[in-house]
Amino acid sequence: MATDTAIDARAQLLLKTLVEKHISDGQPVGSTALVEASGLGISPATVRNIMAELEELGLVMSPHTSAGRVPTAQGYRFFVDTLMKVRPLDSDEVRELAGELKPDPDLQGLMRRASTLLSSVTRLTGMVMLPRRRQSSFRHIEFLPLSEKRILVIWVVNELEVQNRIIHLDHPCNPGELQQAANYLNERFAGQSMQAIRNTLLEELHSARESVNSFMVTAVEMAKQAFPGEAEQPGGDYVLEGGSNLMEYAEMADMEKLHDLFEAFERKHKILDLLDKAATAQGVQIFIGEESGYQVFDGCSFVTAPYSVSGETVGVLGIIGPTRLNYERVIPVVDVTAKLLGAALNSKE
Amino acid sequence: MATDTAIDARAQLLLKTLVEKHISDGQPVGSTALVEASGLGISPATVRNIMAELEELGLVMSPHTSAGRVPTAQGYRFFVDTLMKVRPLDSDEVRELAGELKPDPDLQGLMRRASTLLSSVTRLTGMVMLPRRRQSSFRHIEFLPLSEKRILVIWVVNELEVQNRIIHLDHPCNPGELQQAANYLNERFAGQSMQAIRNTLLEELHSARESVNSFMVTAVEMAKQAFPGEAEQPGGDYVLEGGSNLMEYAEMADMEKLHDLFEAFERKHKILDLLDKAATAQGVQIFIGEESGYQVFDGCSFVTAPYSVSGETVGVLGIIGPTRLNYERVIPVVDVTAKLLGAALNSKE
DNA sequence: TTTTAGCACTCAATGAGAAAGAGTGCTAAC
DNA sequence: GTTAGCACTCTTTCTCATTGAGTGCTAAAA
Repeated sequence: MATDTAIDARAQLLLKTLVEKHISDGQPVGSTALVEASGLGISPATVRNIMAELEELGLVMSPHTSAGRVPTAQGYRFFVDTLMKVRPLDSDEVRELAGELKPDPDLQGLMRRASTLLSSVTRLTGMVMLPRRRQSSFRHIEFLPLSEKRILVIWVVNELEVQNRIIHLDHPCNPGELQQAANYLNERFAGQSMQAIRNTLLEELHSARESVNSFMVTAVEMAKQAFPGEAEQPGGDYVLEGGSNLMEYAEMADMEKLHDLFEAFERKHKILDLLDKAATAQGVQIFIGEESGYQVFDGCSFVTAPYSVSGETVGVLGIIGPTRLNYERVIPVVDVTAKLLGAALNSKE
Repeated sequence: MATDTAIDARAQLLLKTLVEKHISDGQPVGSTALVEASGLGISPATVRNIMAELEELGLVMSPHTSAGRVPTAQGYRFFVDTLMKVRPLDSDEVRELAGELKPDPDLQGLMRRASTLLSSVTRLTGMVMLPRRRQSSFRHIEFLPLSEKRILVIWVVNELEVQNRIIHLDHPCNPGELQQAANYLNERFAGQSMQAIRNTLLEELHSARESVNSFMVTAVEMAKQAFPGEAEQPGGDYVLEGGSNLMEYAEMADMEKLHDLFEAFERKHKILDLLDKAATAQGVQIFIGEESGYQVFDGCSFVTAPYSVSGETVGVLGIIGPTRLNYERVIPVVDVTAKLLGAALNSKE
């Protein structure tokens, strides 16, 4: 764009200080205040001229004629992309965060701690999508009879994640058979991916129904029921902590908007949709105001980062706050937390 | 109290209609409106006299001189205790609720569904304390080695509740030993209470350290680590759904109060404390406004009911809403939900 | 050509009155 | 004991003027 050339160094500095000032106090910034804060030896009138240009470009706007200027979503975008400098966290802080995120078989609990951590460190709302792996590596399975036809299946994937569900059989099954079935599956499939196992089982079920003895058929049938297929996989879920922090910001005072926002938190799908989008990115991803694509999130920004286990992205975490959040501080926090969570999940040590 | 005699039948009817009207529209009720609503062929002036008496007794109050009357917490208490008539839910409704609460090994999920159910049926905020049993009946245990000294322990209590944690051993342990240990525990302790098992194990560990072979010592040590003792038992937790519903009530418009309320939801201990109190009650328990004992909950009421498995109370659920909530409707809903949740947990069928 | 001083103008925020409306408390009559 | 009548209180709502912040424009200065 040719118009980009309009933003010379001085205009950039002014925009930068404007955004920073607005982030820190939430008020529209006037020309005189900007002169002082920027340190440029310039008159307010000149600043006003520049502001008019920035407004033309859609980077700032004024709420009304006699107010100062406020950054637009585009303004924030420009700030985030080219004006701002993120410093990595000091190692002290990193160590503090790491202390909270140790490996833990209680996935839900771990995610919750990560979310609380994000929220308390940033004083915003933290959210962590529960990990969903394309391929989980099978470790162990166990069948426990509840009644003749109802069986509690417990299995372990990815070293230490324990999952379980109840399955229903067509015909009664005795404990011995169950034990055999479990042994069979454990010996044969340990270390393989769940998807692969499922496929193999389905194949065998079709091709070899009568060539194998009955307990194997049972084993296969049970495992087929027990291991959720791609399609059945639970729709995704996330935990959110520190929602009340948002109420400390004056711009959230509109009760109707706040209600809708919290409802979105509860209904989940909009947040999940956004987190899903962020999963494709490589590192920290930022959605500013309207960029989220949802009305409810107008006036809010997201800072997210995918977390991954052995190179594969398995989930996303981040924060949600008012658009005027402290990006310089929040971005590295989210970044590091994602890495630490990945590490905690990757508990090979 | 002699003053109690002051509340004659007519005054009671007036109080009743006043409360009902205030519940339905949230506004102070004036004498003329009360005459109409009550159906008594009485003049407003008379009603005013009666209102003065009720105010004397602390059952109603007026926000200011020229407003109508509003029930006080005491007024609501009287209404709830003696004026109101709760009708049991029709069987259709019960069936509908029951459909949502099937037995499920995913405890957390079940609790969440119960909470969501409460919230959506009442349009208030639902909460369910996670079950905590004095005695869990041991069903099965399994040790999976993660590394030489780190072991993933999975055990099942109460038929279908799967729990797990990681334990650390002093000395390396091979898979065969682990298997033997698990077999030993499974055979010897199936069906016993966790508390009893723990005690037995501790005893044996002291008395018979050298008389048994090494794997048994290991088994005992592991189990001791794995089964949390009374004191270590997790401090209690609860799930809450439908918080945003509260924002639909005008009396919650004060942002500061709302913030504190949601913060209390997140910090949990106040709610847990309240739920704990309610656990001692036999059936539905109601806390109105100030009765909760916490400032934050002023203006809110709780309707709770303990739920139990085979006679023993294991948790509490309920709703929180503004004091002017529809008790007649909410009470049976909470009551039934508690019973249904107990039934779902008591999955013997 | 850019910067700046000067000034008129716009608009939100604040506060003071006035008017309306709701509902009470009191008194005196029924 | 009940009620009509009435003065009184207090909130709510509206209008109107005032203040103050900050702009946009114009014309002069650099």
